[in-house]
Amino acid sequence: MIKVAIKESLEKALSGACQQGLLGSLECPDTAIVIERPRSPEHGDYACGVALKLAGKAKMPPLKIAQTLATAVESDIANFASAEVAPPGYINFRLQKDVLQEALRTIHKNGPDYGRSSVGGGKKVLIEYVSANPTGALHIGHGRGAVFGSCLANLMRFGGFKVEEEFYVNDAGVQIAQLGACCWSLYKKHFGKDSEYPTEGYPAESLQPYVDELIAKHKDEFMALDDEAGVKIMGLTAKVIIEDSQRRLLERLGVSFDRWFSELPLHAEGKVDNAIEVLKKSSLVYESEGAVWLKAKDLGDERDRVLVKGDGTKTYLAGDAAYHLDKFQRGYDLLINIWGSDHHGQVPGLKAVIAALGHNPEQLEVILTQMVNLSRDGQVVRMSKRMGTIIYLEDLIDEVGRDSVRYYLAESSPSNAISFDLELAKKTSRENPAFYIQYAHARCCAILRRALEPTLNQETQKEEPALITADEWTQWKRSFAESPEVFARVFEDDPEVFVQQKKLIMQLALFPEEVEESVISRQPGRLARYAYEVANDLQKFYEVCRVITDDKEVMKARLGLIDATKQVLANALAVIGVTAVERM
RNA sequence: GCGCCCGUAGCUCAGUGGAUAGAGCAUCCGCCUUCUAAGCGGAGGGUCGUUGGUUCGAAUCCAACCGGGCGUGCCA
Repeated sequence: MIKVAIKESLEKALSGACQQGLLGSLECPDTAIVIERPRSPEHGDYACGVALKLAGKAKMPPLKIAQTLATAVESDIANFASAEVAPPGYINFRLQKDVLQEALRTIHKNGPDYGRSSVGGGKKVLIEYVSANPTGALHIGHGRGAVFGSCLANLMRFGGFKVEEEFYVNDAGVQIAQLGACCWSLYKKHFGKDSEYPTEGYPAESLQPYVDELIAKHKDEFMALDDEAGVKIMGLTAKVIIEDSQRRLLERLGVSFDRWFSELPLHAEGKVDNAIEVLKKSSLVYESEGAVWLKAKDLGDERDRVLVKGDGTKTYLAGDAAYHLDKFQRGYDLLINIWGSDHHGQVPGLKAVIAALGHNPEQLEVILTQMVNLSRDGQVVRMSKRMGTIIYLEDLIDEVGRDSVRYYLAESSPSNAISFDLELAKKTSRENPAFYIQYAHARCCAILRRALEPTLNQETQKEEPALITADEWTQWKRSFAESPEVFARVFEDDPEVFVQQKKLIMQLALFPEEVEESVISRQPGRLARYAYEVANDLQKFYEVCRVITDDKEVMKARLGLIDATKQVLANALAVIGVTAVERM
């Protein structure tokens, strides 16, 4: 990567200059070198402001430091870039033309693997997300977690991590008992037996579809049971049905898990008790008022937390302790939990329990996803369970389609509340970025088809041979791989065209850097926005330069650029899980 | 009250302590005999919530305050 090469070269120059005493009072370089991309083209392709940072410590004018570094670095990078100094003390780097050819060659060579990185170092990561209670349908908030989690998993896999995805099913607590009670009531009612619906329960309308499914499957076979057994079997049976419908819905969104991890066995197999025993040995646990407490306050939480309630039942935290102990025992290097931001209060408690269990809480990263507000043509759609205006994920996918849902939920940073406009997400125009990126990809495909496939002449109704045969094309690609020189034919003398070409190629060349930065900052949304930039640069190039021309060699070179653009768009879209469509 | 997150163009959002704070939409003005105009170009639009501080330099770091969201159970 060019950026890395520049950075390393500068680091070398910096420590060399220090040793030679060229930097005044500065003896060792303790300032991190940041390479940035200047906004204005007159500042080159890359820039570094490290001389400005060093000026104070070195007690030297920044321009002089920049000059020293630039001179030292020049010969090192001479084969791909030039360095120049600009006031107040920047070092600007300008890439040579053949770097652009080299970038395209790399794209062609690596294809679907272009951009793949090894920053993850093969570390094993478990990403746990969605983990919705199996007591009802998924709504748009779950959708955001699902899309973000699945994008992060794709991204980290692409970035060299070994990733597993897991859905934790809270099927052990009171909510299952409550689900059972509600369903039991509806079940009995269906077979003509009067029954009071639990007052504290889930809304009957939301459960009715599942009970209907349950009845279709099991008929009246449970009617002989007494209430206690009935509630129990209803809880278990309804849970399976609901979990199944959640699974099918998530699959429609392109979200699938390596494992659906059930809480129930943790209790049944004594793993929760075991975790509590381990905690008790740590002397970070005490009994008070008939309950067992964790000294969470000593471990960074705002107060202590109950593990075992006065009635002997375990809290959510106790189950989580066992679950996370299990995760650690499975040998992951890193755990990532994606939670709705309404659970942020639980983070310190979980970190505390992990520390008390003798593990490093820093191995757990909790990423919180903020709310999704819906709007329609700019008008806010209020979401409320009580008013029945809650938007279910299924309805959303039905209305705007899987790709738009994924794009919009992936695009933004999870820490920001977002607003999802239903009408915008359906539009097939520039306004809708999800569409715009797909359109760009389809346009690349259309151009390639036009050149490489036989066409039907509209006037004569006769098939005309492809402008370039398949053989010619593979041969060109091969010669390009061996010597990027053949690509030089793409470059235009017309400065207006060249500017757009260079912009597009530079953008494509940045993809690996973009991937790494996204991986490190855990922000797959950056790649969604990056894809949009690529689409935009493609459109601008398309406007000023025809790909299909009479000069075959020029045409092939330009097709090479279109092919590379298509590849980069496809690779970025693959990470965010949006389909790269070939025709529109 | 306390804790966490967020305040950037009319709207939706970018913005890793650095050069003139950026996109898209919306508004106005241009551009179709040409590979998809489902598009492109141009213009206007900003006290980066406020006030202090650190720094050669702050939208970015720190503090206080003002707004909005969420949380603050022996609920999950």
